[in-house]
Parts: sequence; C-alpha cells; structure tokens
Amino acid sequence: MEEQVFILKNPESFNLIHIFECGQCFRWNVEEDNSYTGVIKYGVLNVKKDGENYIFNGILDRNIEGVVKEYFDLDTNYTHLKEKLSSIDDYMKESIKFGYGIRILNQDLWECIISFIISANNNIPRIKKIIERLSSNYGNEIQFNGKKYYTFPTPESLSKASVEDLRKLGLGFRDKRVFKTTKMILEKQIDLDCLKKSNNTSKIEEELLKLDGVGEKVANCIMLFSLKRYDTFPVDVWVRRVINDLYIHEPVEEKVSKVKIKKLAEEKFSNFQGLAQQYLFYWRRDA
DNA sequence: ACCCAGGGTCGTC
DNA sequence: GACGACCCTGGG
Repeated sequence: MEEQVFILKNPESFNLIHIFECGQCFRWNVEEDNSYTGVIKYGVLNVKKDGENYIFNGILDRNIEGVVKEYFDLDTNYTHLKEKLSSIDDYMKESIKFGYGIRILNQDLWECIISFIISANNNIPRIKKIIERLSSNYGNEIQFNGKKYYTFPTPESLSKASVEDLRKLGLGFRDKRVFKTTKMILEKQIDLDCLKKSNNTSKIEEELLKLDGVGEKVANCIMLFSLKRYDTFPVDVWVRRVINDLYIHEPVEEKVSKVKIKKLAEEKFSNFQGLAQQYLFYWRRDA
C-alpha cells in the first residue's frame, strides 16, 4: 500500500457526476471540494477535476495508472459509441446529451454480485449504508487523508457473518441470499475467475442465475458493471418506465412484459444495449 | 398515523 | 407466465 498520484489529461466523455451518480456504483462519495473518494478492490482513491484534467491520488496496492485505466474503462472510445447510439433516434441523442460523461466502470465481480443482491427492491441511500456496514465490520481498514476507510470484505471474511449477523446489519430479507451466495462462491460452486475469462454472455448469465438472490436484472447489472458485457440490458422500474413512455406507449406500465422490452432493446441497440440502458436510465431518473 | 416506493427475487400456483 | 410476500427507510 502506497500513496500514488496519476494525472489524466483532457479525457473525452468523462464527467465525475455522471460516472458516480448514474447508479452503477455504491461506494463513491462527493467531497466538499466536489472531488469524489471511493474504496475499490485495490485501496482508496480520490478523483479531482483540475481544469481539463483529472487528478487521481490514492493508497493502492498496485500501480495507480493501470488501476485507473482499467477501472474507468479508458481504452474504450466513448465518442465513437455515442455517435453510433445518437444516430439511432432523437431520444438516444437527448439522453446522451444529458449524460455525456458517463463511463461504465469496471468493478470487482465479487463485490458487484453482493452489492446488486442487496439492491433488490431497495433504494440507493440504504444500499450504500448496508454496503458500508458490511465493509466496516468485515473489511480491512485503510487510513487515507486522516480518515478511516474499509475495503469490501472478501468471500472468506464475509463468510464469518451468520444470517443473524447480516440481519442486524440491516440487509432485511436479503440476509439469507447473501449468506448462501457467499458460501457458494467460497466453495467454488460458481468459479468467478472462470466467468471473467468467458466471452459468452448467455453462458455467464446462466451461471450467475444459479446464485441465490441473482435474478435476470441483477445478473445483467453484474455483467454490465463488472464484466464489460455491453450486450446486456438490465430492466428495472426506471428502464421499464422510459422504454414504455418512449417506444411502447402501454397505458398500464406494469403490463409491459420484460420480454418485450428486452426484444426491443436487442433490435434497437444490439451490441451496445447496456450503454444505451445506462444513458436512458440516468436521463429518466435525474433529468 | 398511514401509505407508498425503492436499480427484484423467490416460491407457489 | 402471473401473483403476493418480503426487511427497512425516507418522504408525502
């Protein structure tokens, strides 16, 4: 663990608010100077806008430049992708105009699995609090800028928590799901390293669905936010809402089947439906 | 005080 | 496929 600095010069399609407030991550918080601090697998990181540049500094157990490039998806050309998506229709154009600086983060697979199991029928403030409690109780402490931060617990560490322990930390009915899934991963009933290497989206989804608490929506979020599977389309209440309002026009929103939405996304946005989903979600929720 | 919704999933029919 | 239950919290 050592303190390191990296300066990213004039990146394209890069906006801290869009990246951290678009609903993909739960452990980044805004500071008084409008920079953001977050705990990731490799340590604690702070990002601050400085003119056209971004200053990253943090305490990490590996090279900061490599971590930032990987985590912030810097090898992907978003300008190009946004042009492609914008040409589909005016709604996409509008949503991209609103969330022009979104980047799909490349988060840790294990952390993403547990985080999105917790997200089920839950709201973002509470999801964040629960994850913080899991980390401060079962993660490792890191000192940074005079404050204490806690890494997300490893499967080994989280397996020390009983169902009752989890209930006390506020997980509610998700306690059993997190407990069981932790056990399954620890015992390698599902091999996460194997999933990371796979290039078959539907195979990965099939495996993830075996985990307790992971349904279609959560599996899609996991694939999009930690496995770079842009060819997936998580359908939640907001996405159902925006897709129905824009393209389907069913008076009773709940009646629109998930199958119909997924089919529409597939036809309209094909391989980049995950990115389209994120622009549409953020636009509908925050605009 | 009461109701509702929140990045859904699971068990049951 | 459709339906209800489910912990908990903040807001109307």
